[in-house]
Amino acid sequence: MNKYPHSTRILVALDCIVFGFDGEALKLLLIKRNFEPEQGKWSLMGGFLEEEEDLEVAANRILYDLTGLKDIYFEEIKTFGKVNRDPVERTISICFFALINIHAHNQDSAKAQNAYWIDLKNRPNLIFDHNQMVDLALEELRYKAALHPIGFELLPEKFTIPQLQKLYEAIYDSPLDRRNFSRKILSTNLLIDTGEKNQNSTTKKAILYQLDKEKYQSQFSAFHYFISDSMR
Amino acid sequence: MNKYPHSTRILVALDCIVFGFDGEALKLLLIKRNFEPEQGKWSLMGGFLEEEEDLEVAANRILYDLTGLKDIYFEEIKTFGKVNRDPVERTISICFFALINIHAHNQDSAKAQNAYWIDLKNRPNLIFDHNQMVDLALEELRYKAALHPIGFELLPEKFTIPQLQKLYEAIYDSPLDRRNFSRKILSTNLLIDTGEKNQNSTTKKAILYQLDKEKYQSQFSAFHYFISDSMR
DNA sequence: AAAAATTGTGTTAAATTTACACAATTATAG
DNA sequence: CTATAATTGTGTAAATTTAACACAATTTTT
Repeated sequence: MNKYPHSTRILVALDCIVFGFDGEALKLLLIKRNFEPEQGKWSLMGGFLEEEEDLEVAANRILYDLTGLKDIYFEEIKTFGKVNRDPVERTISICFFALINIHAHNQDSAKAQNAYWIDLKNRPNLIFDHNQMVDLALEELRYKAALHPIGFELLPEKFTIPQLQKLYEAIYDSPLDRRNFSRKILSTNLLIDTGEKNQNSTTKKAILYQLDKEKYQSQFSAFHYFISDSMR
Repeated sequence: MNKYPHSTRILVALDCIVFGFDGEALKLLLIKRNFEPEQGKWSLMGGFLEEEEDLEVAANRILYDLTGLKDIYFEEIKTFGKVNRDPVERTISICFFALINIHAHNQDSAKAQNAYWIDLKNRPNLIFDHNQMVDLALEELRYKAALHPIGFELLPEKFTIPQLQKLYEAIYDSPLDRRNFSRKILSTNLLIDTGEKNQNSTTKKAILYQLDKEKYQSQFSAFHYFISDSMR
């Protein structure tokens, strides 16, 4: 194969911000590093892009190693490329955020990576520019979730509207009106009533819904305005 | 400096989609390649990331070489990273789109790069995955311009509301109601009446406005809903 | 002076959003 | 077994926003 005469070849990393929701608060899956550099400190899950690997494949590989899950929803945010962002060697990092159902992921995979779910509000200081990455990821999550139905990715297959509301309240860190929220969500026609009710509840049992996957696909790009402008 | 034992270092390219507006149609600044590979074919403007260069600096360098302009509005879209996207050598490409005032840019810089303004509707086939890049850039432009006041970047310092409307009609390739558009734009309070009128017009001379830069900065992230959902 | 093209500003009905109130369900306490 | 507390489902009226449309004013050309 012919090669470009240009000589600067650079390490390409991928770093993933994995969001989860435990029913109360937004969580991050973070790595307590048991390897160098920066052993003992907290970081995002990452890895290097391999020579014969598509970028998208690499992202899926890293997410699979961390969570044991395939077909995770993820979205590229930005490439971080300051010259000295990694003190070991010039490395650019393509940064993604992923949304997973916190109860579906494989605990063993996480444990093997020395990963823990950390409440977003108690997040520790992270290595390199990973703090900035998380800040940006949260911003993007808020941006995207206000307009597109991505919140569902953080919930189990079947969920109630009050659960969904708590999720949105966690994402935006603000209370929402129960009645208006319910109407807004139902008016999208993205939810299917399963006929079942949430048996966990200690009071009135809420209706369990599931996502209408076809409508979700076809309407994904439409704006839904789940959250009013002033909330963001 | 210590280095990572990992061995796969990859060429990192940047490719820019430069949008312009001539008062009637959206334009792309494209390169007729007078160099290998793919000499004689059309492509986007690009370049390689240098060893001692921040990613953002590289993007600005490439835009400056092409247009002679600094402080251009640009936005990262996505990194293209299929293994065989470049037949010469594995290269990932970080893709940006930029918006410029077509009349402010330096013709000589463009000429030196063998670049031409091409009507978006007549765009030629481009090399590699550059067609996909343009498709995605147009999608992103439409997405962003529906919500945030980025259209102004494509216009001269002083402009009229009818000019702005023509721009939006070009971006979305659909007609807009003159009266509702005007009200919507003015209600953002982002425009300042300069007191001048457009002397070019052959009929009633329209008021020349300019952007309120402070409000533009402070309100950039707010949603403005310039375009209704159904238009996108 | 009239005609043609374009610009600025209203107006009204429909749709949406906001801010609330009330009735129904279910575990728990007495 | 009943009352209570917590939570869920649904409704309603006022305010705001959007959509659809009309008319008057300006300027060049005929």
